[in-house]
Amino acid sequence: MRENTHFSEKRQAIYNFLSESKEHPSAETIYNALKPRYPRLSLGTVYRNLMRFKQEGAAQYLTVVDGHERFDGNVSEHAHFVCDKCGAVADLDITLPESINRPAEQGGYEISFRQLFLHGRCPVCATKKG
Amino acid sequence: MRENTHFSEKRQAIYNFLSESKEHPSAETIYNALKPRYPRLSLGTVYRNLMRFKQEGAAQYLTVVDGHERFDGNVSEHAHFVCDKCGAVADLDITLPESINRPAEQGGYEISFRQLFLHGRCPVCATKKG
DNA sequence: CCATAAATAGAAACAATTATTATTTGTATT
DNA sequence: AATACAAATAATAATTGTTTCTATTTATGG
Repeated sequence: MRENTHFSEKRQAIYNFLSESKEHPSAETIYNALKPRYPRLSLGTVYRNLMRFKQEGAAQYLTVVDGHERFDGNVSEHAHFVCDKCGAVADLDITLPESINRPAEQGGYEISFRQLFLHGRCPVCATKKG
Repeated sequence: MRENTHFSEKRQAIYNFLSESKEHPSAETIYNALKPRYPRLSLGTVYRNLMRFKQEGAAQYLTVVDGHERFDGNVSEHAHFVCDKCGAVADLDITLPESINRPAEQGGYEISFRQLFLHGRCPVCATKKG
């Protein structure tokens, strides 16, 4: 829910879905989820608005996981678990210490944000064989 | 340099280039680099061999950075700096403590590998405006 | 040599994303 | 309410990175 810029109904719907979702949806996932309620929604609109949210920065950032971009409405720094079998992405409550920035900063790098990915099997896939 | 499986000349060249490169090249970068020496090299061959290296596991893993897959011949765990302006990827000598795995492991996740990305501006881009 | 298998080149197919264009919707002004 | 103008959208086409396919080439072993 925001006020400053004029949010069209669809833009608002995309924003809401992203904010409320915990599944780090791809553009297509969002599109499929909203299509029933907004039959005239187009995939291009979803992409356009996600890119806009991303550029507005404060809103959310993206991560490329399994070939598609996945979006995250949670702006605070947090780690992600990526299941390499089913592709699910889950939030993890891991806080990285500031100190890990040191080597990079001393090398002249300017750090804007950090991403930690743990890869492996999610609890569901861990029990299955293969 | 490996011996167990039969390495064709081109496969060996791709493997060598990847091992010796510090730039985390994409398939296309490798293709362009080797093309002069192997004029009949095809991009498909580069992709096929990179996938094979990846599946053989021990060889190397990949990271998706800016829409392309980037490959890394360094198998040991290390962090990456990604310049969001020029797309360069650099290795960082950061070691993550084992303890960060705890929350995920206790949640039933099986961790196979970890990736830490620091995003921002590389030393070259940091001095430029924009 | 010859037979068989593996690796490749080149082209076509594919999938995710981005760009384009015409149309629709919204807003402000009178 | 009618008009003009700007922003947002739908639908489609175009692009880009990657994968698949088939015929050809190269390697290997008898």
